[in-house]
Amino acid sequence: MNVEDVIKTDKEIPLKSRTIIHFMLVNNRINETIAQVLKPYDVSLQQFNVLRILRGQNGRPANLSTLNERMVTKMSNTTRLVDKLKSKAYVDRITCPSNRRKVEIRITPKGARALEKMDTALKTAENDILKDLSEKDLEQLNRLFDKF
Amino acid sequence: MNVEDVIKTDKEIPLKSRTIIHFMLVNNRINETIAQVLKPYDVSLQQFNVLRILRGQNGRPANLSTLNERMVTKMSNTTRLVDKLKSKAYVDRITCPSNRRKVEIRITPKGARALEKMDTALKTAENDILKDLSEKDLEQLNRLFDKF
DNA sequence: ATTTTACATTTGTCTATACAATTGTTGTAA
DNA sequence: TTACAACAATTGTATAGACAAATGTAAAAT
Repeated sequence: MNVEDVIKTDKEIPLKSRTIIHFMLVNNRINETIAQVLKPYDVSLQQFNVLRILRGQNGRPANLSTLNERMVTKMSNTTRLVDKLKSKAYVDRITCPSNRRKVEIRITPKGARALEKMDTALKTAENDILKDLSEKDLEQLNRLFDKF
Repeated sequence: MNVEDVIKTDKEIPLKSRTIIHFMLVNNRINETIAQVLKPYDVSLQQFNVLRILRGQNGRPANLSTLNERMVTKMSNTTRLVDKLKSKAYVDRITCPSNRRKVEIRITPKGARALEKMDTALKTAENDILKDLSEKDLEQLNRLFDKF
């Protein structure tokens, strides 16, 4: 992926700017690929993410603020995100008995089954996106990302 | 930025997955920072991007498909993006005389002046985002991004 | 006990984006 | 010349997300 080709410019881009633009181009590619593989399951990346967090709870319920805390991309509106999952019967939501301000959200068996398939799909996407990167490349990338 | 801390998990994440998640976390940080510095000018990153492309035209007009081609993030709706810029008087739009299917879009002097200030703001954002990365780091990153 | 403050979620509103269908224009082939 | 295909942009519709305000509940202060 050559930056200058993609954005069709012939002039030299300063290294810092080039890095940011390059980053965004890669981001587009990642998003497109992941959106594509999740499409058959009719969930967005964010929704998938919430399902994964709920599974990680091992039966324990999560409330909205916990979800928000753990999401890769903090959302301003987790309520409606959970709504979507509920409408697909992938999650349950009840108000917390001990503190009625909170809600208890749990993944349903149906959600868990769907999630397993999504996992496979995502693994495929990851492999595709990263197919030209060696283990060493990946470690280097993670090391560099730590500096952000 | 430690991935495990941010998404609050204690279990080990496979390297590939970790890389993608790490990438997304960095992406959030970049987007937030850039959105922040552009906010005073009331333009989105996409709108800023269009203004830059128009400036790169050096007076020559651009039509919608050209813009679309050169944008970092291809959008499904460039018409409405240009609408927003027009409503701020940052661009002009006329139908192309030689081919009335096309439109000619130009940056206005007002747009050019605003853009100069935005440039400075973006430079600040870039410096902030990349403050802990050396020149060598940046080159390494660009090299790795080429593998995507 | 009553008021105030803080907490947790929900709702409203506006903007952004994806995707499909439509409109208007030009070029081309019968 | 007329029909048809291709092109360029616009519009419609549905969903996602940012941000602020509102609601309902619990805890703390007086």
